[in-house]
Amino acid sequence: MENAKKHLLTEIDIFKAMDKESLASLLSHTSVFLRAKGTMLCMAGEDAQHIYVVLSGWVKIYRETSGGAEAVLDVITTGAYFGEDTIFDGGLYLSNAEVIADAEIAAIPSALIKENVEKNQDFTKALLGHMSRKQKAKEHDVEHLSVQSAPQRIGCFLLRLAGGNSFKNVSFDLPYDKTLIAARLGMQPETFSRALTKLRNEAGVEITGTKVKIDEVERLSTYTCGACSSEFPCKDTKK
Amino acid sequence: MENAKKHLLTEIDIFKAMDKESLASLLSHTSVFLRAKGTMLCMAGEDAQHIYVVLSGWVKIYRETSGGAEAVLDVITTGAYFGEDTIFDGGLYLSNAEVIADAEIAAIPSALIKENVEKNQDFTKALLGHMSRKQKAKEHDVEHLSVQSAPQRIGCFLLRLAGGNSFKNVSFDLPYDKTLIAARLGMQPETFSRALTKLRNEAGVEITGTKVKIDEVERLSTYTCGACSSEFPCKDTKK
DNA sequence: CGAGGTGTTGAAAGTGCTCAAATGGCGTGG
DNA sequence: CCACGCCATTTGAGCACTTTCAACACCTCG
Repeated sequence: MENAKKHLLTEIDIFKAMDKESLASLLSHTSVFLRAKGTMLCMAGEDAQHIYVVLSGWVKIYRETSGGAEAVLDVITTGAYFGEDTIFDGGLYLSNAEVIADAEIAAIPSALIKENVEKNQDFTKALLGHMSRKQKAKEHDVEHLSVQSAPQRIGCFLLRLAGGNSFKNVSFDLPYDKTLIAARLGMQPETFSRALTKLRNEAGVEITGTKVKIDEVERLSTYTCGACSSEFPCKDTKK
Repeated sequence: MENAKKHLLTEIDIFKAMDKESLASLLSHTSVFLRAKGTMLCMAGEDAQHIYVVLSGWVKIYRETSGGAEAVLDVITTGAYFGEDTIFDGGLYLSNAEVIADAEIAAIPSALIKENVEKNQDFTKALLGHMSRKQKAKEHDVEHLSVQSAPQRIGCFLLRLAGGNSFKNVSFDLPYDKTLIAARLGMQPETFSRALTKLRNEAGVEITGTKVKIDEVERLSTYTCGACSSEFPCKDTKK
């Protein structure tokens, strides 16, 4: 089982760029474990010994202010990872990571990543590419928070879930709690709920429970993407 | 003159990590030029041939939505650079860069950066460190936009300008236009102006024209940092 | 069935935005 | 040197969007 799951790692951007032997060695030092919903993977301020890769389930990356407010920076699932920004700067996690849907997690020792950067060109470039993408995703978030309204942010979120391929009657499920989506998009649950109503009325989106149906992708993107710099379908990383 | 300015490059984080010969070669392929306020250095969507380093002056990094709104992602000065996130991902600038105070700019061919990554360990690690810091700065922005009020965002901005060393009667000048600071912090000029009034009344900050005086740093940080996850003085990169 | 968590709705308050107008500084052309 | 015009900043008034607080409906799980 462990090995089966580890195999998932070989499909991840940066590890695909690694030669077989190095990867095998890396995997042999990587532990895979199951964590139940509610578990903390790490806390801000802790010494960062590992990069954590999500193999299944969902993990919330967030920070807490001393005033008790919570800022959700990301919510990640299969194939995504975090902690890589600690390896070459600071060595501390700056965010909390909490499992919000039972998850399988791979913990890769940071030291090994560092070693591989030293000896493997392609891996390093892949890592640099990855960090560039991640930074762009953050810029995307900043832009959205500063220029989009709540319904527009949700619309953009839905369009990214839709994948941007089909154009009529796209259907799918929301990946996690509405409350958490709201937090991820920087708004209150109530605001989220009301914004959905607005999207229903003004952008042809049907939402019942976790089921989402977008009548016309184009209509929604007109509503949403006029307030975003990236053209539709949203080019920025999905993350 | 050019050479004098180029010397500034040797003091920049990632170039400090480069060996003398490589750096000399890099510099010989680097052009330095003056650009007047109002000049565009690059536009989103353009092919990214260079990394631009600001040697003096100020440059605004921003995006425009099709609706005409503007999101200012950063405003940088001496020692800062941009475009490094295009080298290993995408190869296109995703933001506009406009000179907002006469600036000396060094243009370093992206291809050379790539070459140096291939042959220089220390440089690569420094670059990875730099990208990590930049990402953290963006996370900082995201957090602020989602949990801080306008006056608090300004307060945090001022505290970072103050440098966090002195504790009473810190004085300094605002680095650029209030209008631009407002945009950088994701608010309207009017909101910025009114928020300053609030800071004057509630946090002991005196602001007259571009002059800023903080009576008690601690008082301001109490007002501001309760809504931020990083303890005072703000640990995130100053950028 | 009851408890707790999730989501929705209403009402009221707050925050920030828009539009408009006044102020003041500063550089240009006369 | 002055008048003019432009731009940055401030202020006022009204409005729109979000938040907050409260209440309630649902659903799931023991």
